[in-house]
Amino acid sequence: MDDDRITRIVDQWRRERPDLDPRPLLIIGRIQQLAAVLDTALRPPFAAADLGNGEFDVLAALRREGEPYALTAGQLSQRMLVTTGAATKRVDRLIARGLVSRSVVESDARGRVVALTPAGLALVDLLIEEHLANEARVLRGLSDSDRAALERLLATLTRALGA
Amino acid sequence: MDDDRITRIVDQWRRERPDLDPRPLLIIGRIQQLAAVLDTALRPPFAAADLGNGEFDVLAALRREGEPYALTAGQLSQRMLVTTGAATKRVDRLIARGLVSRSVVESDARGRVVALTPAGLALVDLLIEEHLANEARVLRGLSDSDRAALERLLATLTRALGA
DNA sequence: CAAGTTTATCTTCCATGGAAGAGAGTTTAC
DNA sequence: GTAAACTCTCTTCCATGGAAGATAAACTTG
Repeated sequence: MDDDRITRIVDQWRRERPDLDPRPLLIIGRIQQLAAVLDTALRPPFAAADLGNGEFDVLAALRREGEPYALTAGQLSQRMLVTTGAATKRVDRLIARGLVSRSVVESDARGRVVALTPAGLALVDLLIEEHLANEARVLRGLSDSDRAALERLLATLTRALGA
Repeated sequence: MDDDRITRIVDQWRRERPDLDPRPLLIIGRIQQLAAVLDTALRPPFAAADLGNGEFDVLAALRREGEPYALTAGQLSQRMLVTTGAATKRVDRLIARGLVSRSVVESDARGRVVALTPAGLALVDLLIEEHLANEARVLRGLSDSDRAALERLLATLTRALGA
């Protein structure tokens, strides 16, 4: 039961480099592994809609912003933690699908504002529901108090990283 | 203090879709964000050695395996949670740097065994030390009991995901 | 022991994202 | 008012990884 991947890695390092303390891997290695596994586990609804995770990110960022469901490329890149170049490309793909539109900003001709189309709004409203249900299902394995404790600790770690 | 990125996202969803429960994001969103931030925060030592994170993964997997520091491409791909194609390409890059070697397996001519060269061994022994020190530094913001609690909760979640 | 199946690796093609710079527009300093 | 600096977005090039097939070698089965 304790021979999962990370535990094994820690044991190996203990044997090979007894001068080092590999315990940080029990937290950091697991966070990295969980992120990878969660990405895969939560992808199906997006894939079914022929969307990549990144494209859904755009739709969700616009949707939760509220009416008129519009953000600039720069704002999107901040919200999604990617470069503006990556944001532009995600938007390009969504435009090709008719899920968002791009138009010039009146006040500043450098700016382009990206907004959900009706089709994009309908799709994201559907997907977010399924997505949150899937996330909830993934967390079923934790008790309420475990969930609360984990929320707190992850928030603490986030703060400690200045993220 | 509670207006970090994830908290903001949760608040936005609560306003826009009060029919949904966005709390799973407080765990899952944070894990994903932490993984991204940690990747960046821990990269410098590898970048300084002109290695990508993936290439270090190969070196570390070989090193912690113990003598003779050798694994096949398939074994590497399992340990690194990537496809065998990705493993092959990582190995190709490391061979070009002279950090690993590849040779046919005696018992099975289909197999190629990848092994650390002396230069690779020296480099990984240096890097792992710095890497673990960096990971420990990142976790400084947590008390000992928080660390223990977080280890346990992440292990529980990992198990719940069958990962 | 030959034909088909399985295994292990590598190769090719494609998708995605970062880095850096180009292009267009706006602001600032004098 | 204009030239320089800055800002915002998009473009180009490159790096990386997945998916699926090609290749080669080993098994299995009759």
